[in-house]
Amino acid sequence: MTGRPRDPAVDEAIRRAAVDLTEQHGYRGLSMEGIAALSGVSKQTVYRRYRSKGEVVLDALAGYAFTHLPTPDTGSLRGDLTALLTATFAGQQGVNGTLNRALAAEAVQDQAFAALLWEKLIAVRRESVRELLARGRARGEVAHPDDEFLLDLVYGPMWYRLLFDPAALTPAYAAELARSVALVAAGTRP
Amino acid sequence: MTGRPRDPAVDEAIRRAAVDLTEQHGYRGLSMEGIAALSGVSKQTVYRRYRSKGEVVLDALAGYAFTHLPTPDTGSLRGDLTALLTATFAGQQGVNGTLNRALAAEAVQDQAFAALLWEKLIAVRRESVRELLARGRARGEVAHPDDEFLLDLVYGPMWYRLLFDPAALTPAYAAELARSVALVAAGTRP
Amino acid sequence: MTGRPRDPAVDEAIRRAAVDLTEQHGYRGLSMEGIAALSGVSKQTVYRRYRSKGEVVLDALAGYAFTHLPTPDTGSLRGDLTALLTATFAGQQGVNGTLNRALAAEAVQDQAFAALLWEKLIAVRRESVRELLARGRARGEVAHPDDEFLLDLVYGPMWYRLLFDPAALTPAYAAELARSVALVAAGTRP
Amino acid sequence: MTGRPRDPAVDEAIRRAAVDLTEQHGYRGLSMEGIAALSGVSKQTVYRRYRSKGEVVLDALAGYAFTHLPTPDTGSLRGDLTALLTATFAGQQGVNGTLNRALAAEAVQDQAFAALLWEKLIAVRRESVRELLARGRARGEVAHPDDEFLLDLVYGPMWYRLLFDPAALTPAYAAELARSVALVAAGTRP
DNA sequence: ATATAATCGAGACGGTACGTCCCGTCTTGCA
DNA sequence: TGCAAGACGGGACGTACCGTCTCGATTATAT
Repeated sequence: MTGRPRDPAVDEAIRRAAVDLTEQHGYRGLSMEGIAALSGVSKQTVYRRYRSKGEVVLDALAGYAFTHLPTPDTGSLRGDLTALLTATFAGQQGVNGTLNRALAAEAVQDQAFAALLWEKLIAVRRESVRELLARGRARGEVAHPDDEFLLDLVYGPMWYRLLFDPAALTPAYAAELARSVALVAAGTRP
Repeated sequence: MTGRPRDPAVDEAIRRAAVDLTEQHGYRGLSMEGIAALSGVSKQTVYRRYRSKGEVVLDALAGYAFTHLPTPDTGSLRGDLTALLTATFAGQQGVNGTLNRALAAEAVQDQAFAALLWEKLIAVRRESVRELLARGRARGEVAHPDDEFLLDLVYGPMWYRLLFDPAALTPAYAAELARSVALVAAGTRP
Repeated sequence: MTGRPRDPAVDEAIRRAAVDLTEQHGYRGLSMEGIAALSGVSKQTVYRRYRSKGEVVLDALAGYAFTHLPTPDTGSLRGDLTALLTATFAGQQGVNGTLNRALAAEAVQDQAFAALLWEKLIAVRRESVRELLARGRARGEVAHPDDEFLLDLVYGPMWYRLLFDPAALTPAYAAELARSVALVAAGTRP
Repeated sequence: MTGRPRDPAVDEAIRRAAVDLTEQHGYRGLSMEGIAALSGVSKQTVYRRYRSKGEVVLDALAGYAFTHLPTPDTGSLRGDLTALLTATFAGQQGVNGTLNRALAAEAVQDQAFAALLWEKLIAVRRESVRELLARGRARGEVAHPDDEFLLDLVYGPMWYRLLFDPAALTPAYAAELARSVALVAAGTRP
């Protein structure tokens, strides 16, 4: 009934191969076939764990960073946001950016995967900011009643630029975005 | 030097087939092969015009709407933005939304295509809003010096939701977004 | 190291389809695509076994007849040759003739394939006649020292007519050819 | 009624291109498309003159050699045949051999082309040998009643080796073949 | 001199096959 | 049961030629 247990080294090899291949040939050039070949694993073994290359990448990325982003208390919402966004933007350069965009591509065409992505990655990031907003609200800096909208204002421009011009995600951009969000948060809904 | 001229009816048939197939089977189910088959055209003929299904869809979409979006003068930046965004969001439902998301997916994985998309579609939309901002600036409603940032604030949340949750793009969302952008525009960069 | 073994039924289906298609549409109308389609097999599976339609046909033909042609001992070289050539010529009518000519056409344009054809088919047939010659030599009927030349004399005219006028390969032609070869074999090289 | 006359330079360019391409890439690599491209002529212009690449090559070859092969009177059939075959075999090396084999490949799969080839090339060569036989018959060297069969005996082995092993067509081979044919020609049909 | 008519280059067009890649599933034998 | 190996049906890829077609520009003869 129990049989031979799954080899954890195999899990690691698969994720590793997926990341490496994406780095070298882009997400376009990534395939289940290629992952199996590079990791020295049979296709069956890959399919036993993941249903698509998207899931592999998502798993690889979820175990990486972003889960433990800094949410330092700088004393002001604007300061907190600036710190968080600067760190987040920095984390979107290089392979991480490529992988993130790849996941977006996948989500856009697959409702089920979108839900998975939201839960595993997007929601986690939103939660971080939600904490900042709560803290700001306690301080009296946040009058705007709709957290969800404010979160969109934070992450919308990031994804927009991540899609079309990742290099634009500079510390200066982070600062300006933080300032704007803080401004909107301070206002009330009319 | 001259040669037989390209048949415009063929152009039309190709774009038509691409849109129809996407509508029926999703962008996933769209293929150069399928486009050729449905339009009654040889593959070669499709490849003569477009290098990928993404380019077909982009061309089909670029010739559609959005190029002549309404930019009515309501007397205030907030009003103008509300009108434009409401119309834009409405245009993102149904096939148009699917096609737009497909283009995003494509751009995300292909830098060259991203540039093409920006030029043919994104830039055009940004231009519309830039006009609104100029008008607002003339009225004294815009103190923020960076148009580009304000444009990101307008379109960022739209793409964010377009990627992960298209249904959220309601008229109410448009109104709230317009209000926030107008608020930020009114402020100066410190 | 092992992997799933190849299905022998697939081998059979492929060869079968190749022969059937050639019979119906000629070798011109035969294609790897068509073979795959008719045999209900994927193209990949065909290509896994054969590199060209020529190889398929060759394999189909090699497994057929000719490998075990009759070499009855009639008591004389001339009689033996007559029997063998009559049977061989008879086997060259219908599909077999078409397939044989097709192989010739292929060999003519591809040195590597020519070598393969020689090894799998031509050499086998030559071996049959070589046995006849050896028998004749034992009987004192063969004085000519060069077996290879005599073999060319036997099969040369057959291929010549097979190429340009297959209908000429009658029993009478076989008898006359046998007589001539026996005559040359009896003489010595001066 | 008359219109613009065909440019003879174009004819020449087409044949030239066909021969060059076959020499470089083999008959396999020859195509109507390629001929047009290399000769700097439109496809239409090629098709106006020839229906297939086979016809181009045939025309190119027919205008070359073989039409005026030497038929010197050496005083004996065996001598005459040796001279003719030695010259013929020599002419089958290099490009000429390739082109000849190409024509055979074409003929084998196209009855109409086979007839054309026979008429334009094969029959001419047979006629040369027929003259030799007539001369021998006058001298009393030929008792065999069937010229056609003797011709097959002459050219059969040549084509056989041309197909499978062109290098075998040496002067020694020519001499041995001439000797054998002369021997058979001297005998009577029983 | 001016139709008339065929030739020529360029290149679009519907079509067929090519040979390759990857999909997701399966079968085998070993651990 | 996990796992490497690899066969399998399926579908799309992008390319090469096929033979036909439509252009505009020439070059002849026949009015």
